[in-house]
Amino acid sequence: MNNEQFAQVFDRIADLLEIKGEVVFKTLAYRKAAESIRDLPGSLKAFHQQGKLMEIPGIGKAIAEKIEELIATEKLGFLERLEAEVPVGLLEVLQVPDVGPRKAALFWKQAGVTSLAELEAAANAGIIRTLPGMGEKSEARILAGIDALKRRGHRLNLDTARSIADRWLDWIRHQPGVERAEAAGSLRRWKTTVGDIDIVVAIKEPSELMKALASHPDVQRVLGTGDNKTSLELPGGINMQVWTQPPDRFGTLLQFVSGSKDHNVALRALAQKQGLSLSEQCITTADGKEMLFADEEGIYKTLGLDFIPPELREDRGEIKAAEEHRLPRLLEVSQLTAELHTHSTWSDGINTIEEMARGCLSRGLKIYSASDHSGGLGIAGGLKPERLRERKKEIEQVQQKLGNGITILGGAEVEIKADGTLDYNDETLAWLDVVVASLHTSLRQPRDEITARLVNAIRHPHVDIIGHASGRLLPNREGADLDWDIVLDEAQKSGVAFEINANPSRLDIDEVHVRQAVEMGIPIFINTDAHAVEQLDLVVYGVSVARRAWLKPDQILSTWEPDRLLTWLKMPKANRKNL
DNA sequence: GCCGTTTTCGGCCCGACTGTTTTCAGTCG
Repeated sequence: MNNEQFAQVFDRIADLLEIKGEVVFKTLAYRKAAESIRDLPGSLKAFHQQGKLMEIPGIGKAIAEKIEELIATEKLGFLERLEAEVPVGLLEVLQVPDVGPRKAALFWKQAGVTSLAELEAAANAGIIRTLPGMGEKSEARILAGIDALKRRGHRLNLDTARSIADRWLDWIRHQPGVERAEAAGSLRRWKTTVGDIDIVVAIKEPSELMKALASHPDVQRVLGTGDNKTSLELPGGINMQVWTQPPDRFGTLLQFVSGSKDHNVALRALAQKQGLSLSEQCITTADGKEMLFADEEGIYKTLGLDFIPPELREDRGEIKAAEEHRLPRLLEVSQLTAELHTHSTWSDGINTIEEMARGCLSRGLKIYSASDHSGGLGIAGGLKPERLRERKKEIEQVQQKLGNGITILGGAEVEIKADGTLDYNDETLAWLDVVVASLHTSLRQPRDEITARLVNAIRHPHVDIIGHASGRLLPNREGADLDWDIVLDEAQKSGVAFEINANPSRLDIDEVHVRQAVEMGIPIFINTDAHAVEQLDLVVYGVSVARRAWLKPDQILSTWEPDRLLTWLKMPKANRKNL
């Protein structure tokens, strides 16, 4: 079992306990444990081996014992008993909007509903409306909810969510009375994928705006609307919430809707300790006075905290760090100096080396590597070794033309073949300035096999960087089933670097593994994998991964001064560990 | 079930919105 699978077990327990009617704080404890496991820097099994389970936040004696049982037997008696007690089909019933554990239990106990299909049948038969607390509207809402569930697409990639949000922000900002409008929620925290789109608006009188939103041609249906919040369904089953407060309360609203939920809970608990109450409207003092905030900064200051950037608001220790003035100064795009993984017209890119180099130069970069595909990847127009030599001549010409402002390197993205060998021979690999080794095919190999395959590349003396290591494609295709304990251990020994692939459909390696790698002293680059000049701007998404992983600029080699980085690239891999 | 410079027992965020109610429960973020 990997961390995600452990986490799913505890989320499942929480869901079942909720339906069963267990006290909410117990279910919260299981959810908190699941979240902690997902964020863990290292495998849960490794923590167990080191006897450190109870050091993980949210894991105490009871949950630690359950983890031990799972590791020993791959089973959990507690969960099995729970599944015998509560129909597991009710878990999908919980997915219906506006159906939570209490209603699910009601449908089960009073109408015999044990699955989504049975709920739909019961609603269609008019049975649901007869239950206590239910009525015709509730029944219709449930049918609409089941319908929405079927329509509902997957989560959105960050760039998709951003472009949708930007279009709406542009429209909202032009509506009468709107003073400010911003995207909030997981989009503002730069979470890897986004579920719903959240927009916050500063406006004194919101009713006209709410009406205008409801009648906007791109709104498929209105899911709910009030004075301060409206919930809309957009084409493709995407949900959008628009929240409003008067301008002098915009700060608390933006803070609240930005989340995360866990961050807000922790922040409000901190406020409580200080005799204050924090809400989306204001901070209320013990004697009932309201403190208003037009901006977020004052909220954190009032609570005795340094300002916490949205990317860090996940309740992973950021509040304590802000209290103690030891939040990291996070990486900015402007601090990057190098781009080592791009493609040109020599393989499947659409811009020439000169165009790409000029694109890098105009973005303030000092080192650019054309890292075209190796020969084996036929679909991407990979280069045979002799073509690499021809490309080198062009690189030299462009270098001469552009002068000293930028150093152009001749690299390659080399395929790690299904048997673990590389696509170029050692002589060619040694000759290249930068070697990025990547998996593209046979990603569904069993864990042992694909791990060994990647380890081969990691150990290879001429491989500088492992490209998009997991091979995941967001939002749907999972990455390879790698054994990360082995992968990172081998990387640490070999001196190889990992990239954060900045393409929003990759963001690979992810923030959890980035943090773990950096703690182990493994070098990290941010690369765009750009196949066109404008894709160089995707780097902002890679930067967001580094920011969410709490990295400081110097921990990313892509920020290094050119001389230092070129020295690093030229020295034998085994020696780099000492730099 | 977890946790502790207000607690080893008694807490565990706060408000909007909806639908069903005659004042509130459930859900959501």
